[in-house]
Amino acid sequence: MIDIKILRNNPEKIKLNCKKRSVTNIDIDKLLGMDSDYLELLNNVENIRAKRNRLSKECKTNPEAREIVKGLKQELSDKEALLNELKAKINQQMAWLPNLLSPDVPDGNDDGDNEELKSWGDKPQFDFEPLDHQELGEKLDIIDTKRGGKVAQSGFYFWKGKGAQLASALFFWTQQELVKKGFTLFSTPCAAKEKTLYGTGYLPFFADQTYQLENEDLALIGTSEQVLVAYHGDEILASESLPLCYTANTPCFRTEAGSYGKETRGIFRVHQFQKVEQIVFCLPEDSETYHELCLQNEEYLLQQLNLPYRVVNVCIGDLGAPGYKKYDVDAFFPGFGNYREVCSNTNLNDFQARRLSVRYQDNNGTKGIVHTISATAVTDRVVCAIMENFQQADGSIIVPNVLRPYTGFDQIKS
RNA sequence: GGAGAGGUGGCCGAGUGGUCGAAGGCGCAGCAUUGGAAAUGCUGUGUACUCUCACGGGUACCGAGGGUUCGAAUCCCUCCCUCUCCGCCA
Repeated sequence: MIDIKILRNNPEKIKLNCKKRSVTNIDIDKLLGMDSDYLELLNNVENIRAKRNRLSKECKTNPEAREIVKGLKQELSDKEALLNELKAKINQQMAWLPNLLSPDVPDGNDDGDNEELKSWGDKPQFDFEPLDHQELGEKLDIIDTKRGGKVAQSGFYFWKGKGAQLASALFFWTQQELVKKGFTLFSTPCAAKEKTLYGTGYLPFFADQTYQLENEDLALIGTSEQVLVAYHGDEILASESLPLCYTANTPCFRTEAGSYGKETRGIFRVHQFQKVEQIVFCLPEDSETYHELCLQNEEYLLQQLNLPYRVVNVCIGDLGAPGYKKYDVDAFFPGFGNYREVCSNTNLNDFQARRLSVRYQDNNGTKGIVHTISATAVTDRVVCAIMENFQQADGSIIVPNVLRPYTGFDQIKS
C-alpha cells in the first residue's frame, strides 16, 4: 500500500510512478478528489458526533437536549453511511496502486530488458548433446509427470526414488545453511485467508494465480512469504529485535493461468512446487543491506552447489506491482541452452508492512513501518538445474558434494 | 461431531447503561535513594484517524459486524476466534 499522504502531498510522484509501471486503471485525480471529499465529510461527521456527545451528557437534567440529539440521528447516520462508502471506494483504488520504484530499477518492458549484473561459474562443456531435466528424469525414472497428471492434473508431478531423495536433500541442506546464517526455521500453514493474501500484495494483483478453497475464506499459499510476512501482522516489533530473518520449506501452489509453450516443458512452470524461502523484517534504513544479504545467500547456495548462474536487476516491466526493487538469479540450464530463473529476491519496502500493519518501535518510542524482503533460497528448479548441469554421457547424474551427506549416494544412474 | 466456558490496553485482570479510554496489578521509561545494584518511593506509560504554524483540540476503537438508546465495554442479534471435556482421527 502506498502511503496516502504521499498521494496528497505529491500526486505527481504517484502519477509518474503509475505511468512508468503502465498502470492505467487508476484515475489519480479522481482518487484525490474522493479523498478530499472524504476528509471534508469526515470533519463534518466528527463535528456532529462531538455535538451529540456533548449534549448527551446534559440529557439527564435537560430534556431539550434529548430532542436536539434525536434530531441529529438521521443526519448522522446518513452521513456515516456515505463516509463508509467513500472510504471503501478509496481503499479499493489504493489497493491497486503499485509500489514506488527504487531509482536503481532499469527501464524495460519484459525479462529481455533485465540488466545483467554479474555471472558466476563456467558453463559445463559436454562432448554429447545434453538433455533437459524432463528427458533425464524420465530415463532415470526419477520424475513422473504423466502420473502427476493422472492423479491430479497436468502441471503436477512426482519426484520418485533417488530424485525425491535428491530434492529432499537439497531442501534440508538449504534449511540448515540458512539456520547457520541466523534464520529461524518455520513450518507454516499452507493455506491462508484473503486478508493475508491481500496484506502481502498477492491480492488484488495476482488474484488469478491463487487456488481458492471452496466455501472457505482460504486459498492455498502461492509461497510461504504470504504466511511468514503476515505472521507479524498487526504487531509492533521492538526495533532492537530487528532484523528478523525467517525461513520455511513449503509447497507453493499456483494456477499459472495462461502459461503455455516451451517454457512449460518439464517441471519448470508447474502448479505445485517446493520452495525454501528467505524473509526479512528490518528497519527501513536497512532494507537495502538485507536485500543484498539475501542475494549473497542465494549466490552462496548456488556456488556451494557449483551451479553457474547470473544475477539480473529486474526491469520495471518485469517487476511485480508490490516490488520496490528485485534481483533474479538465473541458473544455467544446459539442456535448455540458456539461463533460467531459479531465485527471485524482492525488496518490498514498506508496501506489505503498511497493508499488514507491521511496525517497529525503538527505545525513544519512535514508531514506524518496517520493511520486508522476500527472497527465494531454493526450489525444485534448482534440482532440475543440478540434473542438467551434472549429467554424464551415460545419462547418469553426479550429486553435488555438499548434498551427499544427505542423499547417501553420489550418483543417480539407471 | 457432542457438551460447556470465554474473548477488555504490552501482559494479567476489574468493570452490567452516562462520572469509562477504561480501576488495580505486572511490565516498561524517567527521577529519587545507592559506591553500584536489588528493594522501596514518586511520576509517566494504548492505537489509529483528523484539525491546528504551534500550544492543544476532536473523533473512533473493550474479538468483528449490525440493532436498541439522547447515550453502549455493559442490553439484543449475527458471525469469527480461543480454551476445557467427550468422541473420532493422520
